[in-house]
Amino acid sequence: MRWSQSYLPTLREKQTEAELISHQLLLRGGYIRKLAAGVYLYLPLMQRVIQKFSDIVRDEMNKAGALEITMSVLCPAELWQESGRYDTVGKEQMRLKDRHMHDMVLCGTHEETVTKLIAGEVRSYKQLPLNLYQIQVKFRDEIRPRFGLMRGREFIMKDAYTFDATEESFAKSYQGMVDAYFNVFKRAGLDVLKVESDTGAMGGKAAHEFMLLVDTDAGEEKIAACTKCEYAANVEKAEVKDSARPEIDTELRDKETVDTPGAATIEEVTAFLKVDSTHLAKTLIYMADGKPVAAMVRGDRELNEIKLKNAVGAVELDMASEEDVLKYTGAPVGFAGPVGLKDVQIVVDPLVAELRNFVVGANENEKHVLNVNIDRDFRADLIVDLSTAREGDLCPKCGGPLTVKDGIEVGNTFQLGTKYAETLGAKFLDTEGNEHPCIMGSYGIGITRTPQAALEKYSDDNGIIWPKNIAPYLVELIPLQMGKENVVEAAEKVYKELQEAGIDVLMDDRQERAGVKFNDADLIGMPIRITIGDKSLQQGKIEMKARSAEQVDLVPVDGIVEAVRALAERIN
RNA sequence: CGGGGUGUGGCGCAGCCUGGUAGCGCGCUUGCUUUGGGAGCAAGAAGUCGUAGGUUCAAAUCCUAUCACCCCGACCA
Repeated sequence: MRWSQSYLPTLREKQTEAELISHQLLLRGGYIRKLAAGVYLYLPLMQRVIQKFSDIVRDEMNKAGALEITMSVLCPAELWQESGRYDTVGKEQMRLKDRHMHDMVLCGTHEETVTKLIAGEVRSYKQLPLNLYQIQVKFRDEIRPRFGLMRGREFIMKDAYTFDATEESFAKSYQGMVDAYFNVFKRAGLDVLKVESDTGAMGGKAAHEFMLLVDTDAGEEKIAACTKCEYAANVEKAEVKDSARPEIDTELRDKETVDTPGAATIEEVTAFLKVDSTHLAKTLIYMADGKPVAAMVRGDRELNEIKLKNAVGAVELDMASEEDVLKYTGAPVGFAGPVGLKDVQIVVDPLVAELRNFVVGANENEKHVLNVNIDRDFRADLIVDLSTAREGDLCPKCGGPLTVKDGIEVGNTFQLGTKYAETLGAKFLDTEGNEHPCIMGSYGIGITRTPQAALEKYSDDNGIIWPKNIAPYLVELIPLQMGKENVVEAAEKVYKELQEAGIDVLMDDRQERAGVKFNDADLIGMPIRITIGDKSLQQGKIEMKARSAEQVDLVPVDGIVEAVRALAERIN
């Protein structure tokens, strides 16, 4: 492609709307433009990146035995009502009415659609296993779209769905997809970590996320990873085993209510009572589908709302309002405790359950209770892990110390079990003639998110440094003096040779000064830069440089194709 | 949805407090010079100040409403 004939609107100045480097670079490099919050247009360079990454994904999916199809984005609301997700997914779903005032949705995922398809067609175990995928636009009405392509309301995703007859068969299908995912990300130049995750609104049995570890603000996910073994999990999922257990008293002391004037927060209470935060339990009041829940975690721990939500089986979980706290505890926010609580479900973290003689709120303004003990002073309706994993916790697998890292979720895999197959009727007959629901899996890769995520890792002060397999072009060719015939001639020759050799090349044939071309080349980030200038051309040489390297090689004009191939071999 | 902020040529911004119908840098067009890391000079084109209403002789500037966008939080398939 010739620059003069393409549409590459690079920008010199910083774009204030972009916080992340990756977002900034995509805007400045002329890759994307914003139409509305979380809605982007993909310009020619971005289109090529999407194409390259999609090709890799498609290739690996096909190798894994998946079949490409395209399902409709538009979907009647009835289907989602049938699966029960019309209510649970709620506000994240783009909804509209057609001219007949029928409720429709714009799909953010396709479990319903694909299961409906199968339900109508698959009758026998002989038709299984089945693996279907598509690469397509998705809609999600995010509360707060941000970070460019990282969290958009419209984006492109590869989604795949497997249907199996037996657990053994499903395990094979699932593993096949996991393997394919590692291949995809590796080919895109990305090291990813597979972590255990919560199943969220997808439901199902187990799930994994594929994380690109970053040390920037772009990491929206926190990952707890063991330093000794392979264990890694999203902190929303990671089971907590605490390393800093407080000393446990052997005998139970008498409970005592004390005044704690002005002390409502953990810091204030521990300072006032001169106790360690590990000897105190905080009681947080939540409303789970309209019913009050008191969640107790140790004073030094953070409550994990996802764990609480799962524990009580709630669809909607919100922190209780000040009025509700007053209504159910009889005290303002800051003094809730389990003792004497009525009509409120009490859920207790195991780290609290093992404490003795601890401090809790008294359900009275500016009062706390000392020496409280579970069972003697209050009953727990449920004892379940509620804490968010943190640095220094112990690995649930091997007991080694955990570290917490930031990651960007670029892919996920869900073991759905038979949930959708049952509600939507995807059933088959086995060899005995008995009917069973299909065992399903669903698998996503963010096609537009992943390349931007890659830029969080691959850039420098001057711009983008694309991994070679997802770069729009492998080579950018820069003729320096467009006014000199020998330069233009040599450039045309090299351009033609590279193209004939099947190498993607972008030639900056603009009538611009060297500085402009070099700066733009660094900004848009093609892996290899070839410079053709009058000086070196006098000796029959042209310059070749990897975007990621400082070093410039002088190579003969004639051997350029081989030189490019050799260099491409050496870079990521 | 709660809190904070911003809307002024294509991009980045000043002007607003102390009303008098718009300015700077980059980019764009033309010409001359320059030509290996974002050139110089000269001449140009382009905005009615997010939108609507109000106050006033007069509104980018003051008031009200509304829309959009950004940031923090909650949410996240």
